[in-house]
Amino acid sequence: MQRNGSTASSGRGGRVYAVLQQAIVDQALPPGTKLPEDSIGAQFGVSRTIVRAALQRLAADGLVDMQVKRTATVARPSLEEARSVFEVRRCLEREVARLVAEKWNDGFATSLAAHLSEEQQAAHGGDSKATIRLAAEFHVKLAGMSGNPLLARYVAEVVSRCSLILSVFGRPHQSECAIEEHRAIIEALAAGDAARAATSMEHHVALVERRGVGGEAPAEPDIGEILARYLPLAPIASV
Amino acid sequence: MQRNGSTASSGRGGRVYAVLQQAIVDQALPPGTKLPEDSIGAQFGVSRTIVRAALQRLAADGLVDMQVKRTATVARPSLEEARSVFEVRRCLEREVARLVAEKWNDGFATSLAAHLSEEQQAAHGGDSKATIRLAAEFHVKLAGMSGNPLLARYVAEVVSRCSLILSVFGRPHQSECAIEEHRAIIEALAAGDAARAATSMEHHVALVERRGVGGEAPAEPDIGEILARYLPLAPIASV
DNA sequence: TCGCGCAATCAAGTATACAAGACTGGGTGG
DNA sequence: CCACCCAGTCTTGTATACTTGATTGCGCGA
Repeated sequence: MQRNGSTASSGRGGRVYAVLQQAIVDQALPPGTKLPEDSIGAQFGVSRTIVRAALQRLAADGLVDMQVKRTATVARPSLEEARSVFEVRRCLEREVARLVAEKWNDGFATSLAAHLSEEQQAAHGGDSKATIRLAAEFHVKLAGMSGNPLLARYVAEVVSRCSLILSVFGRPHQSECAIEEHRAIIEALAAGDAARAATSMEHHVALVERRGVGGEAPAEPDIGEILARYLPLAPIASV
Repeated sequence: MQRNGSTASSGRGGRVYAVLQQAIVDQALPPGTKLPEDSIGAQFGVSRTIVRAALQRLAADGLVDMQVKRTATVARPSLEEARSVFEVRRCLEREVARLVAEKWNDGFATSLAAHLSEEQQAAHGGDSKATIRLAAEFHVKLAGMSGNPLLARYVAEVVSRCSLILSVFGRPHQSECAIEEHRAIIEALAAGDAARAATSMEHHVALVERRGVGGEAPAEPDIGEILARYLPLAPIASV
């Protein structure tokens, strides 16, 4: 590794960035959530300067919306954006599969096997938060194995955005049945079959997209529908 | 287009960013050039705050090196980095070719034809600066036609980095014989032959890489060798 | 004469102050 | 009764002050 690359640049700003990013992809901060600079700064014990830089990086990553003179918010990807992201992701991860198959070695095998078993454990334990996180990490880890730092950075970015997208468009509690697909990819890689690995990967990403964005209606901030579900319960409730 | 996307975000900062980026890819600011925040700010009539944001964006783009407590400099890509960038670029532009072939229409045809003739004019007129710039713009324009804003952003980024790379590793005065290759790509696209367009594009990018990075020795900041060429002229010269 | 350490200078990291544009609520007119 | 407008408040955009870490040039010792 050379230079600082994609990870947290200067100490404190990097910390704020990392925490916010994790919170967003974990859906702890749902799309549309306001991200005021000073309150975040107070939370972390830093000034707005730091928070601002972090928000700008997140905006560059597509995780945050920033408009002039407007409070930054967690991004709410449109359906169109979602398709763009998946299209690029498919292309990038296909390349990752090709490259990793070429470079395959025992270290990769053990690392991925360990990861897979973690995934299974989380899925078995019903820890959906961890399951989602591990699924994303699988792809990031694989991209790191490509030996191409730029490719890895792009994959990390699109994977993050996909998490956000799924939080907008995905069915709420759908189980991540992706583990078997991950296993298939690993098997193809282990067999040194770059073509099959690429195909498996492409298939997997396509399935993730279908599960997430599917033929589903936009599920846009359809205020009427959403409120209708709450009205019977709280006709004129607070907030 | 939605949101602000990749272009200059807030007015002034965007201006600084755009100018610096252009200067870097035009090689007006060669790799290693120091970019002190306050003198740049003075130049543009803005404070360090603005310049800093612009430098951070450029650093995220890989055009600028920023290390803690050290003056930012124009990035000096390593040979390894260069290969990474071209690898990703090949993959992305292949996808661009596929997509543009699918969406091909007369507007694209006339726009690209016009661009090609501009390129020829510049090459004919011996304006190598313009030739290089137009060659880069060709790829960015094509990526924009893919209809995928994220893909377009990534392509713009790798193309910028390639310009920088060529300024480090490329032979100085080599003519950009890429115009014929551009024509071949356009022809394949116009024929609606996505596969051939993708192949042409891949071939073209490979050739650009070979011309730029080639089998060439790293041309690293090999101080000994570089100084040896100067010593006979100025044994203990100033600087 | 050359190398090393120290001190002065410079630039980046961060906080904060100030100005200006958005949001909110209430009041007024239709 | 509703809609619109206005003022107060809040939050961002930018500049700047201050602190701390790096850089460089000079003087001292070998």
